[in-house]
Amino acid sequence: MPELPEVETTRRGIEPHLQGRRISRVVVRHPMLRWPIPADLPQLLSGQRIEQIERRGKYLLLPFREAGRAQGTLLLHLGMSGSLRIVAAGSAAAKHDHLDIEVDSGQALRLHDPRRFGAALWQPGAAGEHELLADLGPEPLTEAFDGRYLWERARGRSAPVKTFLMDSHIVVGVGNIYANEALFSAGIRPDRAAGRIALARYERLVDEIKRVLARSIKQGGTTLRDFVGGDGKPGYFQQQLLVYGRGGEPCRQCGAVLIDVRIGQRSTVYCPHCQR
DNA sequence: CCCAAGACCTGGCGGC
DNA sequence: TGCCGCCAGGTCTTGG
Repeated sequence: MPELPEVETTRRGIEPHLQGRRISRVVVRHPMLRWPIPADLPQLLSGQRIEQIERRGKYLLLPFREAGRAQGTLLLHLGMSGSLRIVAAGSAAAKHDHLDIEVDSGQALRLHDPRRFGAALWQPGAAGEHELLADLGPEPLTEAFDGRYLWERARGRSAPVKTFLMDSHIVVGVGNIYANEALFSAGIRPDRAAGRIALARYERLVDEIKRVLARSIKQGGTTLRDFVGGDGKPGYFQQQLLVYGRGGEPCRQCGAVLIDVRIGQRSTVYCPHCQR
């Protein structure tokens, strides 16, 4: 369940176990993810010291430096079904445990991904140079992401605003759940053409995106312990969703029946009364 | 350039 | 219980 808050929660959960540790061994069990895990990844990583874990959109980044210079970066993406856990190095692997990165504490970072839409890639130098990251939009929780930016990017666009929002080249980290939720909170119909929404409404929308993401990250803190402990419960933010997964049920705001449609091949729920 | 649809892959669920 | 179709948190690629 990797939306941005989940990825950020994962980052916070694993970083304390890995920071300052030296990689002792890398085990690749199934290299065919979205792209193949590079065959030389074990050699590239072995002996490296992990300094920190960064996040860009839904990517987790482990940059490695040598004498202060960026030497290379491990890129991890969880796709639709990926998760990362801290486990004891060498512990029995389950089905779909594709990659272990063992460190000198006796622990290991384990990538589990049934659908294999995730990725583990190596980028020489800084991660930003990787073509998958080079053209990403701004982080949603920064000041660079504001109503005017979104409004400007939307000029002349006829695609539904929901599809527009979920395009990582426009803004990173807004997945299907939070696109639905933020549009509801902002009172905007998801099928409205992105280019036909006023600046003021985009300002409201940006506020709601930031609010819902921040709130979810905050609650991820609770999920976090389960995550690292290996329990991996479904996100507990789920209980607070206003529209996602609630098609046919009453709107929590006005009681109208929530509409369930598909936009851009993704399930979309909205309130026909509250959202215009 | 923009947009919609297809593609990747496995597992869980409801219906028959 | 078994089989079938549909659905799922992402996003790159393709074709118009």
